[in-house]
Amino acid sequence: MPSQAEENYLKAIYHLGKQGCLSVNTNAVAKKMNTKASSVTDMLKKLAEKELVNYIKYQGVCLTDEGKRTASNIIRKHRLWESFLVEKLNFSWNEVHDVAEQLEHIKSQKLINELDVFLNFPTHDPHGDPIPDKEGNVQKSQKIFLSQINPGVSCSCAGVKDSADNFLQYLDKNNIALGTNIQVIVKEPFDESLILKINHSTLTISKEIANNIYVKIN
Amino acid sequence: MPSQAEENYLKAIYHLGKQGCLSVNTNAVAKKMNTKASSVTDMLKKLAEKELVNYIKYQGVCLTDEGKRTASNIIRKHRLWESFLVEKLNFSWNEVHDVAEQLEHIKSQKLINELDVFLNFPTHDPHGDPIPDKEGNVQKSQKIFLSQINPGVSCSCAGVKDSADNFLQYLDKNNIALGTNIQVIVKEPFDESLILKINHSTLTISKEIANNIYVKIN
DNA sequence: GCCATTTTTTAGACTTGTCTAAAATTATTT
DNA sequence: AAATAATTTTAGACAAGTCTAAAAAATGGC
Repeated sequence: MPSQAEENYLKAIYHLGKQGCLSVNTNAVAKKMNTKASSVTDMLKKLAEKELVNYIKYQGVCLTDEGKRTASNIIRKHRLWESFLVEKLNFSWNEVHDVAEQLEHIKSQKLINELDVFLNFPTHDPHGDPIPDKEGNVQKSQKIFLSQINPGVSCSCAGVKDSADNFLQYLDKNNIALGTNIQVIVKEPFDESLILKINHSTLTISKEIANNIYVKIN
Repeated sequence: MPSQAEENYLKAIYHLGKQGCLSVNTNAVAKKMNTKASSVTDMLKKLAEKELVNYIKYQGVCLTDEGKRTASNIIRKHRLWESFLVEKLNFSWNEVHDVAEQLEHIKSQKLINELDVFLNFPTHDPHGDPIPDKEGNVQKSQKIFLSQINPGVSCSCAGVKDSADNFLQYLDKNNIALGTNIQVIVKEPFDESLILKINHSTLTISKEIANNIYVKIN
């Protein structure tokens, strides 16, 4: 059973290693973990010993299947706890991270299974990130309304509900097209209007507009 | 901020140190913590350094006020988490201990406050042990019906509801008097009858009887 | 293809919490 | 009150995880 430190390294490598094997380098891990490169090297040796990563000196590192399973399980726990904190304990989405960092290391299969049941099998955490299932599979993100996206979450335009002419013209005027990257900066509690960042410029839209745009979470 | 190991030692000393100062000895702590006496000595020195315990070589140890506050806060967290696991996540009362041992070390004041709210300010955990409040005060246990006691919990007879003659005779015959120590061994799910242990002998009583006896949790 | 720079690894040290074995202290027995 | 037993402490060692400083390897410029 991996230690807390080992789990954190696996998680960091998981998040960094989107493309191909050995693609993650020591310095990147050190930066993400707020440690020194020498500490990372030590840990990579240990993780390689345990066959949780493939590691070649000076070349790079990536997760093995076993390492991937372990990492996605930690991320699953992290995101389920975040959901719990927001939905049941009145945390706001920006308060949950530090606590979830601690809770994700609690060891109990039953605990996490029951939490999943209790929350009614959520698919995304409060930041909009997908929650891996028990087997470590991350659900392909599906279309939801832009109005449902929380601040801080980045997504891309996937369609519209009502394709009235003047609405499409509005989108065009504001440089929103299929696939356009949209980041929600602020959600105004009063009227649920959104401040968006689109290609480095800012745009404010009403709830009505947001309710007409489908997006996929990145 | 005390480490996890330090917290566990404080908790052990708290549980052992019911009577007077310096009353707890090294071996007792070692036994409770499943460590060696030498490890305990090392830790006591460190805790004394931090003014969490009063410790005199070869004499014994006890908690300072600060140590007491810290310990009861950990116990508060432990028991709130146990309540959560049983009430919300379908754990049974004998499955919760190991998980709560982990959860009690999570550091977040908001978390534990909100958990308290979410559980509607419980006063006792699923084992019947009292939950200390934020200031570390343990509520004097009050009279409840024997029928409300969970298996594993030990209590003492505090009175009866209906003091009909034949009921009091029944109690007398079965050696139950005011102050008699009663431990609930089994609660039969079917009819809620109880198997009790009273002075080393066993007694089975019906739900009706249990509903007529007031007890205080020890 | 060589030199300078950056990245990565090694070597040695430190901290926390644990252990074993031996020494010191306290308690018990006769 | 001395001897034996039990408890407690000290001394030294070890594992995990981190660090600094120096060495080794890779990268990039020209």
